[in-house]
Amino acid sequence: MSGQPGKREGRGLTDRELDMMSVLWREGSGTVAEVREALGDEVGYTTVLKILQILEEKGAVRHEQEGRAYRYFPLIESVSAGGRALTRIVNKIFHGSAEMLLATLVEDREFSEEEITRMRSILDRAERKETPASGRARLSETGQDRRVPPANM
Amino acid sequence: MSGQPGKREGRGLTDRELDMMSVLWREGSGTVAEVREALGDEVGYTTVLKILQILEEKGAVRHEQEGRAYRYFPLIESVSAGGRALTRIVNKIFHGSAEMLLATLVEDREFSEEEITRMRSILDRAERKETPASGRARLSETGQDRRVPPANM
DNA sequence: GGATTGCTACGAAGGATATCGTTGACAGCA
DNA sequence: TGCTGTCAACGATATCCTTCGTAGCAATCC
Repeated sequence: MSGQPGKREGRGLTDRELDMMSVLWREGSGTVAEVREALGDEVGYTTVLKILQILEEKGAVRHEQEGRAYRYFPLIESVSAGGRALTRIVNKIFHGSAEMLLATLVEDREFSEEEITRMRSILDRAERKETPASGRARLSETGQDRRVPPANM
Repeated sequence: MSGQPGKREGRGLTDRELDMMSVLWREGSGTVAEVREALGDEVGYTTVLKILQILEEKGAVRHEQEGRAYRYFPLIESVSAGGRALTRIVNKIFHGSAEMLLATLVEDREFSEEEITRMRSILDRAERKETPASGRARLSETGQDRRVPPANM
């Protein structure tokens, strides 16, 4: 068994794995040594390699030969991983309220006017995008969607 | 010797632990049986108890005797846990861009006009608040370090 | 009083995560 | 040809998470 998605698939990304993915998303790709350096050389070479191999098992990255080394490429989009993580947080911590999440976000950090302007336009776009208008029941009570589909994170 | 923070402190909340905290945040408090029921009785009684005990070790909850049972209360705020989780996601997945996070959020779900209006007013409030001169603390160095364990995921 | 019931406490099993040490392959070079 | 440095693969280890089984304890019920 080489590239087959093993049992590790569908298990979500752990903390360290996210560190590695973060580098790959930012840089586009990376060899073991490059990823390790991007992390500040704070973890051993073999540790980085191991985790990249696990990520490959999970189907989150793939690799290509490059000279004598492997170059790893992300397979899942950061937005997709982010969406799942956000859904999780909204449901479990903010009781399904995206507003509360936004409030917490702007509470914790300070934004420039430009940033706020851009965020407003994001909301504008969402508004124009055909709101269902009819049913209002949304994620107000989505507090617990326990164990439905795997895709947890 | 009651609230003695053990070695488990400062380790972040795991998936299952968040399930329990979610219930406590929503309901305000809960006994083992109540929490278990809120989770749909899908986990064993002793499992719920064990995790609540771990949460107590981590300083995330406390308990009071109530009749013959313990009633557990959350010690950390959901907003505090959420803020940390959000910071983590913004940094690792969205390259520090809160806008990208917001865009992903509104992409994944659909909002009513009222919700969007309220989210806009959250931005308005943030804009008016403007930082008091001098340096802008970039990330979550908000100084409110009230000995609360991080809630990463 | 003895049995039952509803708790908490203890600890162990099984699996996953995170970190390395070691090994073997291989290319470049003296 | 033999040494050296880089790299992936394999395996070991320590720690954690999650889940229970079982024991002990107090109140309640016949």
